[in-house]
Amino acid sequence: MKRPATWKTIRVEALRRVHTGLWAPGARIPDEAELAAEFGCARATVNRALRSLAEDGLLLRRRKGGTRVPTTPVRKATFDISIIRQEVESRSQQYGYQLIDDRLEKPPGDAQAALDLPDDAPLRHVMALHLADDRPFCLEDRWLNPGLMKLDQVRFDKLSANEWLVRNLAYSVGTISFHALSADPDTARLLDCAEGTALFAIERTTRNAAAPITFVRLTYASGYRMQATL
Amino acid sequence: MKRPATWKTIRVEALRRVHTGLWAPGARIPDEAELAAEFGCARATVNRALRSLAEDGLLLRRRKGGTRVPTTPVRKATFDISIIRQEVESRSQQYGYQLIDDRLEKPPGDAQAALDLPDDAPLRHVMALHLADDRPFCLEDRWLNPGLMKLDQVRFDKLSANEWLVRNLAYSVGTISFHALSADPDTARLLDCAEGTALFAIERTTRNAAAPITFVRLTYASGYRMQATL
DNA sequence: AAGTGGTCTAGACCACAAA
DNA sequence: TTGTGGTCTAGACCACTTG
Repeated sequence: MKRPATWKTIRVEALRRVHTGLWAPGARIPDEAELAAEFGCARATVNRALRSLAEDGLLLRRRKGGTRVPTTPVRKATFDISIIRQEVESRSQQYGYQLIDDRLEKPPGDAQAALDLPDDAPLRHVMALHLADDRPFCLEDRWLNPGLMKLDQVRFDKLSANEWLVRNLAYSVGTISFHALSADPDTARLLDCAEGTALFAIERTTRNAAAPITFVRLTYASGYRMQATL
Repeated sequence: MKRPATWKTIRVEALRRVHTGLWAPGARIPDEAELAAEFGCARATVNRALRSLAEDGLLLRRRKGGTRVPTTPVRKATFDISIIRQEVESRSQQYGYQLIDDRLEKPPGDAQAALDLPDDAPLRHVMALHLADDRPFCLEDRWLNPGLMKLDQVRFDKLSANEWLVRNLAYSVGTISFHALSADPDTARLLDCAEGTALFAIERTTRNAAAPITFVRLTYASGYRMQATL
């Protein structure tokens, strides 16, 4: 056993025992008090280590039930959601932005459903293109609830709605999903690819505590890969 | 102020102050000792709350630098990686499995590169179809390093490689990425869609401490959406 | 050099879910 | 009922990083 029993070393050691099968899938592992005695540390330190593993889906903990190694672990993968400009710049590419369209109009069914707006009031519809090294990178197709946050007065010709919203409406709740779609003629033209090309898209709905704020579909240029970490 | 200052209530209150702008983006917030005094709790409790927010990307903490509200927060989204059978069953659908092909052959360039295998040794290639309510759900295209784990002796005709590996090689490291692809003739036939349909795919490479184990591409049937939580 | 978060301790009480 | 994890405390020392 290592001398300084920090919670990280305990985490590593616990993970090793799971890897090697010393703690078998489905089996219950010693409780915190026992492990604290074994490692010669406070129970809180063991707690920190095991809680960390449980947060990653590598252990299952229940009061009175003890801590177990899951038979079919559900790993958590995480990925960062940053501003598109940052995403481009982190690839060491030159970022560019181009506003395509910005008008009030009635939303299509999916946007209206996502925002959960009852009547058919017109919404602000912003289309914009994000560029990387002067090539199309991502098409932003956004619907905004104009009644909120003076959202009808902000101009998006220089600063993207993506960036403005992240800066001003961060820390709001919402949903996010990913899917593949086939490039329609307009999308193909804007993203400089053939019609029907398979494209990766992210849809996000953002809500305030009270009301829906915005629904956006980000369609990435052909070949885009989203990387996540386990 | 609430009476019982648990770390969760402090987390909520801190988030409220960020939301309302009381703690402005870029600004430094009071240090742990001050907040502990304000909330009438131990510093460790404040630490727990702020650390939790920092893990979600909603605060930035640095020793000596203090805790700040990020100007451009990088939110973390997480999603669960479970066995495909579980994914189907969690949708209240009937799971089915069908082995398509299983043979030794030389891998194509992408699989070989992903597994980082030097020579052109043949790998075990397993193709299988996962079904939901008797309809194609996901196509599993997997390359296995047969030298490891007696991987050349396991049969995948009843139990999917996906499930076997999760059960037996869980807790290994690797990479994961998502992209869109266009259905080639074989894929279209197996997934029961038109050739050229845009499909959502996940690629995962799994390594042991020492050696690469498996590379898999999971291609989902048309219309699939992957949901994540913020 | 000094301030701030990171961590550990030893003890305590509580909440939840098995038995 | 009882055992287990969940959390809080008051204090202490340490590590990093900024000024």
